[in-house]
Amino acid sequence: MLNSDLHKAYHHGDLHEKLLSAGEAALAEMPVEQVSLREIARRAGVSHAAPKHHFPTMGHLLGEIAARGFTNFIKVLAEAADGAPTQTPDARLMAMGRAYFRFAESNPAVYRLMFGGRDQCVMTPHLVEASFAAWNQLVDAVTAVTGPARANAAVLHVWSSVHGLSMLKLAQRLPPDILLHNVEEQKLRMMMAGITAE
Amino acid sequence: MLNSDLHKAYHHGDLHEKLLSAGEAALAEMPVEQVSLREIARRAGVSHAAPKHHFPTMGHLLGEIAARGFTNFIKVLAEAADGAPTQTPDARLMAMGRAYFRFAESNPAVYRLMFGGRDQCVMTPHLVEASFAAWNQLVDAVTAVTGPARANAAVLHVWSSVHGLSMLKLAQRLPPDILLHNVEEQKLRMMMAGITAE
DNA sequence: CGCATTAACTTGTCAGCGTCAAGTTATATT
DNA sequence: AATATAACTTGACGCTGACAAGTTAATGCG
Repeated sequence: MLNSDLHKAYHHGDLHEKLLSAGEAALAEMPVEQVSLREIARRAGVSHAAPKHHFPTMGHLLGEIAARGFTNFIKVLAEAADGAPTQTPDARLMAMGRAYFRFAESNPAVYRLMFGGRDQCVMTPHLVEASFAAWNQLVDAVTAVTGPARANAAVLHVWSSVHGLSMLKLAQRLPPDILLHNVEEQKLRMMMAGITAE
Repeated sequence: MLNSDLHKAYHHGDLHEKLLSAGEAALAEMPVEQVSLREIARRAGVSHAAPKHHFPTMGHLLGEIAARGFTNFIKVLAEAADGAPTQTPDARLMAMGRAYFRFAESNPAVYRLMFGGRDQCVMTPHLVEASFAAWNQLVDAVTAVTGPARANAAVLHVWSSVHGLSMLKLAQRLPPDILLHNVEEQKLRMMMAGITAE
């Protein structure tokens, strides 16, 4: 077997990578229903069937983009925690929450892909691994606040809380007048009350 | 102008209605990526272009199915509240929460449609109206618990909490071992702590 | 150094999709 | 009974994801 990194450079620089970034660009720039495998190939400057040699189906390509989304997501949240004004467990968790909202709002298409379930993505091992890594990151941050005994339930509460609000905002299911207030801060406060109560 | 109910019965019984129910059946029975306009027409026993006369695009048909989903959703939650063992505001809200989880789990495709945003559905006035009616129903139930002053923030907390957990479960983003516990009850307890604290 | 191997990519094709346009059928009005 | 019109069908267009077969070019071996 040869070095696979070199293999991918036979003709293009690295089409595998280029397809992923072209897909991310497409998702960021156009409505998701217009993002097709052929459109991504077009953006990468290759023929419509070229992706086949790097991803067996479009679902695999999207799954890989979602996995990269989780990896990036983990990095952003870690940086946010480290950048919290005071390095208490509560402040770090709040900072991660704010970063979470920001991530969802500025990467809506990838975010939906990450949490869209099996509909569009194929659940490759890489994707499963990346999504569980994100979960574990949150487990650590929450455990620091609640202690290990209540951690599991608290993580569930924290993640579903921030995820739920992010999705409702993306789906535009919140009455406009509600959005005039700082819904994210309200939500984070009530979330913290839920995990620290008694 | 003629009676529009009679109009719809010219050839079929009522194709408008039949398309909606055929679409609901398709969403319940097959993976969502296989549910096409032509598949729905097939199930309704008409040609592939017949739906055009009742819904300008597939997005409008799906939007109408989502709107019916909200109407049904409202009914289910109201019945759950009225069927709560004790008729206190807290017990009614908890019963609605449990019914919410049950609805999402037993109607996953329609539920995703309802909260999927503009991607698939066209936001017809009917859909907007139905989704805000669901919001208002929740406002009433939550106001009974918190009083009017904290109601807005509490509704946001409640809806995003139950919605977030429902979506995470549907998307299978929760580690399997977490699901061994009764996550819904845990979540509802912490949610209530969040809105009643202080 | 040169040839065979093989991976990377292209071209062509297929069925299926949503939508539009034109033609057909059957109801309802006059 | 004749006509207008809404409901539905048929056929077409460009697009999609996927597959098969052919072409190109870099690698490894002698």
